[in-house]
Amino acid sequence: PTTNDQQPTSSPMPSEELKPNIRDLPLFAALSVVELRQLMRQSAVRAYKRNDIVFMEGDAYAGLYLVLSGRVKAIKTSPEGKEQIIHLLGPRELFADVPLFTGGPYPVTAQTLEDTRLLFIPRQAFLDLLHGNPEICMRMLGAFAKRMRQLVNLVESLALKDVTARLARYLADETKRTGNNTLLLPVSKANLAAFLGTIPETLSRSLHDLEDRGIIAVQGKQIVIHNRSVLQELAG
Amino acid sequence: PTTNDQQPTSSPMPSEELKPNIRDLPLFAALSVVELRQLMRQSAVRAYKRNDIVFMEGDAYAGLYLVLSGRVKAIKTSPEGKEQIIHLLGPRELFADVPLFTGGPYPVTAQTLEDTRLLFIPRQAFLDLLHGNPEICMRMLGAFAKRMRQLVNLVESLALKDVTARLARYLADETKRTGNNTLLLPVSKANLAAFLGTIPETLSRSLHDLEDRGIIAVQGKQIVIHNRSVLQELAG
DNA sequence: TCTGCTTCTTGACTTGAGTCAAGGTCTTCG
DNA sequence: CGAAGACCTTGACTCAAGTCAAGAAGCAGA
Repeated sequence: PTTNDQQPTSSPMPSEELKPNIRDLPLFAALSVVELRQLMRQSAVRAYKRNDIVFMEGDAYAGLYLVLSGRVKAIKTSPEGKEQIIHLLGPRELFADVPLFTGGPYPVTAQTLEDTRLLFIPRQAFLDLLHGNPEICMRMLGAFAKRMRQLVNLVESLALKDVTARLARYLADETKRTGNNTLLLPVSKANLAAFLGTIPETLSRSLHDLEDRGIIAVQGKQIVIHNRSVLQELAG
Repeated sequence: PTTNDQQPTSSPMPSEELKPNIRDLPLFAALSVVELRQLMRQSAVRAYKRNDIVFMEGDAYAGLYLVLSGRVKAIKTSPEGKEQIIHLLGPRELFADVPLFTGGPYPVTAQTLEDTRLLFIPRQAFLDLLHGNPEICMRMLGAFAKRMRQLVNLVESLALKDVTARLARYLADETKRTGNNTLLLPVSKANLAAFLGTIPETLSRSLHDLEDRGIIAVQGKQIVIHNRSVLQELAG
C-alpha cells in the first residue's frame, strides 16, 4: 500500500467539551488547567474511515496519537506483502510515542480497523509537557513497561510455539481478561491471523482443529470455550 | 535448567572506588553525592561464573541489575528446551527493570555468557531514586524506547524473514555499528542461533550458504564481509 | 602431547505451515 | 430482493527449517 493522499478531516482547535475526557486519562490527570489548554491548542482531532492509513513506516515523524474512538493496528509488512500486527490499539491508548525518544521516522505503519477519531499531538507539544511533569513521565514508563511485556510475549510465541499454541494462548488470555467463556473476536480473522504471525488459511485450520477436539465452538466471530484447562495446557 | 543453589559471591557494601564508574553512566549522572551514597549502601556487587543463572523466569522479583563487567543473556525457554534470546547485555547496561513497573515475578531467565560482575539494586532503592529525579526518569524512557525498537525488529524478523535474511541483517547491523568489515562474533554460534530464533544446525547451513555465494568468509568466530550491499539486500 | 570435552558441521529424514486455486458464506447497498 | 464484493474455508502441493544421528574440529587441562 502507499500513503493515502486523502487527508482525514481535521479540526485544528479541538472543541472545549473534549477536555474533560482527556483529563480522565490517568496519563493526563496531573495536568494543570493551563497545561491542558496549551496541549489542546496545539493538538488536533482527526477523523479516519475504516482501513485508512494514519502513517506509513518511514514517514517523517511529526508527533503521536491518542485514540479517542475506534481501533488502530500498528503493522510491519514484508516485501512479499505478508503483514505482522505489532500492536492493537483501542480508545484511550497512546501510540507512536517511541520515536519521541529514539528519533527517526515512524518505525511501523498505522492503519485503522474501523472508523476512528484520533487526537494528534505534535512532538514538541508533548515533550514540553513531559519536561515539567515527573508524574506523566512515570506513567509513560508504566505504559512502556506493559508494552515491552506484550512484545516479549509475542517474541516468545513466534519463536517457541506453533500456531495452534499461539491461538490457544490468545483465547485463554482473552477469556481470562473478560472473565467470560463466550468471546466475540474484536477483529476479522485475517487480522487475528496477522496478529498471531500467520495467515488466514492456517488460522482457519487451527480453529477447526481446536473445534474438532471439542475444546471450542466457533460461529463466525463468536467463540465459546468449552474446556478452559485444556486450552491453558495447549498454550504452554 | 533449575535455579542455581550456588550463590554468587556478594559484597554487601560496594567499594568506594566503584562510585566514579557509576557516576559515569548517563543514567546516574544527575545524582547528588548523598543519593549516590544511599544507592550504593543498599546495592551489592555480585560475581558470577560463566553460565551461572542470575534469576529464573517466575522467580519473585527482588530488584534490577547493572552489568559491571561480562555479558548476560535474557532468555525464554520452551517446554521442549528450545531457547530464544530476548536481550544480550554488556557492560553499563541495566536489566530486569521492566517488572519495577509491571509488578509480578521475573518474566525471563537471565544467564551469564562469561564470568560476570553485576551490581544488584533492590527494587525500593531504585524506585526512591526515580521519584526524586525527573532526569533519571527521562533517561529510563529513552532506554525503554530503544529496547522497544529492538523488540519490534525481532518480531519483524521472526514473523516475516527467513533465517538467512535474519542472519544477513544481523551481520549488516554489526558491520555498520562497528564500521569494520571483519567482525568477531561476540557469542558462541549456539547463542547466535538462539538470538536469531533458530538452532545451531540451521545457522551453520545459513552461514555456509552465504559463504558459498561469496558474500562472506567464515573462520571460527571471525567473519569477513566481502559484499556489504548484497548483504543489505538479503536483509530486506 | 595426549585425552576428553564442548562446539560445530553435515547428511538424511520429517513436518508445520505457507502457496495457490477453487468454492462457499456473509453482508451491504442499489 | 438480488448482485457484487469481502471474507472465510478447504484441498492439494511445496518448501523452509526442525530432528536425529554421526562425526569433525577446536580447546583446556593433565
